[in-house]
Amino acid sequence: MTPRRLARRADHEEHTARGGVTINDVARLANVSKKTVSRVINDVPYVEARTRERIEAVMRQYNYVPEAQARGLASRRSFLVGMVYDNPNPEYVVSLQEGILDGLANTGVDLVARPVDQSRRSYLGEVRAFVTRQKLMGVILFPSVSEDAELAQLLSALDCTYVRIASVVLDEAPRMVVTHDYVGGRAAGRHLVALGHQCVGHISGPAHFRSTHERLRGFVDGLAEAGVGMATGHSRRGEYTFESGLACGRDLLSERQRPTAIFAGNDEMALGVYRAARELRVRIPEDLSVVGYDDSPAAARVWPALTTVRLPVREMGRAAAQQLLAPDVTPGRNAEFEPRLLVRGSTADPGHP
Amino acid sequence: MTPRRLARRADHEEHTARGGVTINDVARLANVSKKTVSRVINDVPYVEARTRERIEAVMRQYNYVPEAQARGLASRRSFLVGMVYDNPNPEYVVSLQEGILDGLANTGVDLVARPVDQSRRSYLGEVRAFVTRQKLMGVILFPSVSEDAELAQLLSALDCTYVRIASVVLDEAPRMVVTHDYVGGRAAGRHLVALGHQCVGHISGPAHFRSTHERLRGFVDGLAEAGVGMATGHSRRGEYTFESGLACGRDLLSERQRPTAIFAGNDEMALGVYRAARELRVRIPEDLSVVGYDDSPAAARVWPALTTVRLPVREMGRAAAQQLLAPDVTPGRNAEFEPRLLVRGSTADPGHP
DNA sequence: CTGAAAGCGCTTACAG
DNA sequence: CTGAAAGCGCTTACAG
Repeated sequence: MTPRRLARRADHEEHTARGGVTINDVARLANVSKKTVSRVINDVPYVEARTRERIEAVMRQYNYVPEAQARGLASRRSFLVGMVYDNPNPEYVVSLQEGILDGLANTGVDLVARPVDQSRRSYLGEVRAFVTRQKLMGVILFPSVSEDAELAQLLSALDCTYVRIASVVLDEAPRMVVTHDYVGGRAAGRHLVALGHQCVGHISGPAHFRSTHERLRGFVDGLAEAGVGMATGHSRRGEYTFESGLACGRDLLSERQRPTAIFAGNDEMALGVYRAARELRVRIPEDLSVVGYDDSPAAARVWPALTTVRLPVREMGRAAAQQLLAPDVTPGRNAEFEPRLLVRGSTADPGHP
Repeated sequence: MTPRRLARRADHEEHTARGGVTINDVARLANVSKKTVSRVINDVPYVEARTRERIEAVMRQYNYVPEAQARGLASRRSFLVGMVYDNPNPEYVVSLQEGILDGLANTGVDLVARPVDQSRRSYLGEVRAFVTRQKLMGVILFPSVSEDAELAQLLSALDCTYVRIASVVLDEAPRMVVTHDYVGGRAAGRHLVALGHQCVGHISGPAHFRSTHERLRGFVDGLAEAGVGMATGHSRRGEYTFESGLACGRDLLSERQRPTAIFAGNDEMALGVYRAARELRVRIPEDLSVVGYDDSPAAARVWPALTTVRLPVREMGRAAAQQLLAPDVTPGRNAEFEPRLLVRGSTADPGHP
């Protein structure tokens, strides 16, 4: 390292450590008032090009980064967005999180994570404290907290913008990202009847998820279009967990009239059905077709690969973030996402000997 | 709703919306100076019990929550911790995240998520901007960014506390959470030789992960204790992905001297081996034993259930957070975590006919 | 045990 | 196109 580089480095570090460069330093070094520096920070027009360049050069040279806390305090806002979730599916959470961060990229806004437990009665108070404490500029609600009307009301009262990600429209357009699980369920139903299945079963999620009902409703309609109905006793309530899928799968496969196909409300439960089928020596897809929902990584890794319904989760996250930052675009239109059926090896026609 | 309750509600909302109650309001209402309120907020002793109670009552009544931005600006710190990660495993990320939040619970400190891409040359600059902008009180580094010495150096220069989660000791004790992957690898090796395997294969992770080397080193030592060596050509470099596990699995199972057992560097790759075995009509565990690493959810769902090595990931996250908040505990001792071998259905003795 | 003054690093009106 | 003054909601020294 040459002496010059060493000197540079020392100079540089002196300003980065311990508090670092402030707007006052930049103003002094660029020979302007701090108000003008502020204009450059905030991309306000009407700063002479040469002045702007001079200021930007100083900022770059000293690695100046305006402090979010100070900006926020002065302007009565913040540069923080929150994600509030109680979703048990890690892949879903991470994908959504990544999508949100995509949407937040290069905006200087960062993302604060807040898992909650809706069953605790203090949960609304906790969210309130969280939002107030960090003065969040907005919050993105994942299913199923996104479906809580009380929470939405609280956020409105706190004057905190929010976007709800849910399977049905629950709010005004700028506050919604809709996933249309009905469509996904219907696609599953259509697929199975198209293969020729007449005797089908379903394992649903917990009752307090909207997606549970949407997926089932779509599925039933998809079957009905072809004149197929679901026998009473061929519908089971699961919990979106592997274990519940296993238990319900055992149940369904032990019925006197065994279904030739099962649509599980999510992939976790579908894999439970796989296990049940193996126990009972029921072959997939020869004796039983299985359809899941979510396209989790495991869906592609099991054998046979699971036919499932995919949601563009990451894109949904990005849309939610963009809507939060600019809620004023195209009023009246929701950010809508249609799921897509991925046909893989777990479904086949029932005529299979 | 009675008139009185309505009045309460209106009063209450007037103060929560639009900026809400400030320290000045509380001071006025409790008839003290704001400095005294500040003492209560910060749990400073030597406030008369009755004064304290009066202040706390007012705070509760008006839902007062001190603003992190203002506190941070005044005290030159912040109430934000960052997690910087480039780990491709969603379950790992979410579990660690949850653990960190466990450790942060009720401290008034929140967690900001920052995924990065080490391969981008701007990545250090991005982290610098992130840390400076939000004036983070500390940062938790996940593997493999945790292994980047340059990053650690940058954070030191920025005067930003950090904790590195890694499979080997890379830093002073208060800055480390160590997972001892060597021990996990050794357990896998011991298990296989104990079953009687003599001809074993290994699929490693990418070279730039420390865990890759630690797991392999431990595995080789575990075998060596029983006098078993790994044949040249029985070790493959994977990428911690399903596809690489599949490719390497095909390779290994096509060797003239086929291994009777394979230790994959993680579960994803182990599932790739499952697929390869199925293609080649190699039965697990009759013809081939497989051991993974991580205990991902899928490991318990596949058939046969995968023998794997589990790390207490959530506890690790909690430890990291606690160390960040109170680095001054028991100097000289690392937060250390030992992995545990979970024996399931994918391993058996090689004598199986 | 309690308080008055100054200041954290910015932005907001308001001028010019 | 640019700037001087005041203030955001707290805490930090410093007194008493």
